Amino acid sequence: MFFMTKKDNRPEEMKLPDRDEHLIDWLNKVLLRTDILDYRYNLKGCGVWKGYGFKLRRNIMKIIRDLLEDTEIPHEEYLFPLLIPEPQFMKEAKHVKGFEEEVYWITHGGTTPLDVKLALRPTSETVMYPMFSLWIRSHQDLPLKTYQIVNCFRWEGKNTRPMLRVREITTFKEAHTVHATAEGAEDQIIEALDIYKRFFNDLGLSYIINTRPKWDTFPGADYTIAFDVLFPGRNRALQIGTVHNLGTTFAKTFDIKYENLEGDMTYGYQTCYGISERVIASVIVQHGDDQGLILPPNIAPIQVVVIPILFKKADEVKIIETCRNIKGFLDKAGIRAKLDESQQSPGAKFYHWEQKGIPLRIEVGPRDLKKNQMVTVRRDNREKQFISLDNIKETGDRIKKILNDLNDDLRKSLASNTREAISRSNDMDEAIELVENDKGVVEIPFCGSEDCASELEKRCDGLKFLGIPVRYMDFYDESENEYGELNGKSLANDELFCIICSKRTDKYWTIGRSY
RNA sequence: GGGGCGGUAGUUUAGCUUGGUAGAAUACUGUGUUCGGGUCACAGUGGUCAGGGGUUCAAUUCCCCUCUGCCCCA
Repeated sequence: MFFMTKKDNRPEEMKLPDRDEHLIDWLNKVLLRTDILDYRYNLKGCGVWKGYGFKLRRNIMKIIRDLLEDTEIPHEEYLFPLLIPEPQFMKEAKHVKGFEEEVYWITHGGTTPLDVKLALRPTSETVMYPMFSLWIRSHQDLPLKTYQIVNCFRWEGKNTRPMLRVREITTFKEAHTVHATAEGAEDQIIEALDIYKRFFNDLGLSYIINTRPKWDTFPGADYTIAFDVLFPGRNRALQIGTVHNLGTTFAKTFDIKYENLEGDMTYGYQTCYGISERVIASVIVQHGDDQGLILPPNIAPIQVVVIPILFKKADEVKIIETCRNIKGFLDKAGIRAKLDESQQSPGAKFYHWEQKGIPLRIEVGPRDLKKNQMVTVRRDNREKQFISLDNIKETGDRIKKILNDLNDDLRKSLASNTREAISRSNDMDEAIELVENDKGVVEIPFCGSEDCASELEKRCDGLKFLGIPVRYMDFYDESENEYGELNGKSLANDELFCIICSKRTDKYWTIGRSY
């Protein structure tokens, strides 16, 4: 082959750090170099979405918008204020307690101190629910299903990370619903989980789902179910989505009542669920490699880049013309394509567009011109195909097929990576060793008490209880169970004893380190 | 929250110990030459040395504070 991979002799400073070894460093450099996010703004925990990144963000948000609005009873997009008057924010005690240390306060208007301090929303329960109270009068107003995509602010401690732990969350999708009954809210939880599963599946992400321990539940919620991805290398968990059943706690605080069929005034049952730009970071980190980004075609701002290989002046015009034709029919076929006519050498262009994660590259050179063909090269595995240009319709279909295959392959490889990072252990020392050696998350028999949990957390730095795997939920469909047997230890084992206090239990819990 | 290390051109960095008008590579611009994996040559643009204060005749260099980034520990 005349262009197999050569030895990588690029200058050191052009290379990226090893993704798995230096994850944060890798992420920082990739974000900056590929024009996704510039984190050099002179304020801790804040960054700038650039054009390319914003397109990626928009493509990803399109998926979640469509999912939310395609449900049987659609979610409607709303837009609520950013500011919360202090008394309104302070109303729900549990909620306040969970957030009071990370709220930004506005204390002045110009030079005048404000009579009523204003909070910048850390999340919007206390913004939305007083309004819900006005809107909900009767059972006919229910269910109310809303969402908004906004920024929100949390005064994080000193360990901020671009896109992973920020002070301005720029992309906070929060859905809030109200239902007539507890069952209605339960059903909504199931729908929310389903929406998020589809969403993360569409992004090719591989994740685990756990009901968070009581002590790690969203402030004010009855329970919280969380999605985590496992990052490569050190196999740490990152929470990328949460679903909360709020019961009637907030309804009581904010007086969200409706008149039911019997004519009684009754509190509404509420749920809320959210995701943030951590999802985008996860896509970048989980799919990327040491060359840079690998973007799944369904969300890539540019799906195909066309690169002319120019040799002799004589062919130059024809080659460019052919490339423009290709770009033209890709446009017509609905494929997001880019033709790179810049003066750089082809090799330089290859590296540039690979780093930006373009899923597929098309090359046309003098040799291809003679055969009326083009060369395609996949970003993820560099697989090449020679595709005839004789039948444009057919060519477009083949490109679409390659892009679809690429999407599927990305998902499969990730799923198997995640599966390898989950193990099951009935022995405390073994479980700790697995976590300490960054082998991933471990499922252990556990009684559920907070005392036992802190006992174990003390014995292993950074160890966290991620919660009870979703398969223990009532609605869980056994056919979805990919993790039936791990390390030869099956779920069917009903003789389980908490590995800390030896009390009898019937559940495995997930433990691991997290970001 | 505690500790450690850093911030010099868009980027990666040399210089700082021992104070004396800032140097490179890369990127960018131009010309020519190349072009199937970061071509090569020459020329050019680009720096309030993170910000503020102190010591000094003189501070990128020494001291203090702030901002900001990374790592380790809670």
